Amino acid sequence: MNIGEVAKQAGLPPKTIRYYEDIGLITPLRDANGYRSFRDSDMHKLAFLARSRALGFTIEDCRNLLALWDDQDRASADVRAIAQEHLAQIESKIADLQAIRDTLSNLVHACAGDHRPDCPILNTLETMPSKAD
Amino acid sequence: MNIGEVAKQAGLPPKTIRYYEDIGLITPLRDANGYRSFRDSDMHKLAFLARSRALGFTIEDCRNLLALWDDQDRASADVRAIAQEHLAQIESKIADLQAIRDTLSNLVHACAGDHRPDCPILNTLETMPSKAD
DNA sequence: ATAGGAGTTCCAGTCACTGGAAGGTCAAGC
DNA sequence: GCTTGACCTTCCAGTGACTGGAACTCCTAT
Repeated sequence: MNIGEVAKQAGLPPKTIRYYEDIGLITPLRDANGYRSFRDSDMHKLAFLARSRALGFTIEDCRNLLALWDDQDRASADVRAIAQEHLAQIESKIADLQAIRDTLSNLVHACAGDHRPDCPILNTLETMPSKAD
Repeated sequence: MNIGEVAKQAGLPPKTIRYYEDIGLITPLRDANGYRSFRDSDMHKLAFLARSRALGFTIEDCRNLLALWDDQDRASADVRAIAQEHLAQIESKIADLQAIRDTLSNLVHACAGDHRPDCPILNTLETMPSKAD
């Protein structure tokens, strides 16, 4: 199967698939004309990668997850550790964003948003407490 | 004032301050020895930038906000529009992350996390529906 | 005089792609 | 047989917002 067809099936752009080969996540064969030739195992890996990336795992996480996936003797604890660490980071990022959202939402509601120059948003950016204070 | 002192007061690393000069957000004067010399106006801008960046505004947003801040005749609507657009993006990102968190949380709880190889996390990454399906 | 802690510039690297140029290959239609 | 157009190839550069490091100068204290 050529890269275009594989891309459709995996839901990844061809560029990304070439990139994944570059960094050693997959190693498709080559046809006589130099075209990449993807086996079922390559397809499976790409689908796995697409899903892992969609869940926000880093490429290095994906590399490790793929290795565990390949390893029939893995301990599920190793997989779980990666996922749990990632989950913790997601939760921390959500908390950060929620704090930002609350502040931002207050500011937007406090601002008249008309032709006049007076603006609580700018006033706040000018004076609000920050790390440095 | 030298860059180190300014960095402390603004809560930004010296490297970042130099970078902000590079991209034209500030233009401090120079002393005879070549050191940057920051005026009060530079300090205010840097504090403004630190706060805006902490709220997740992009550098280009910050550039626009700074320009509006400088403009006594601005319409608060222009400021509000930038903040509102940014707020919308934050909210969308929060929603994305919450969906990921929910999936991930389910997976982590479903996985025994022991020495056995059987792992619902890997099973799901192998087969869960994705964009491509 | 020297040691250290400032400051300076410039270049390279981060992460995970993405765009674009320049060129080779293949299948279909004339 | 030739062209057209869609596909494939490689390689290089750019993204955002810094950050690390090298190589250098400058200032202050001992």
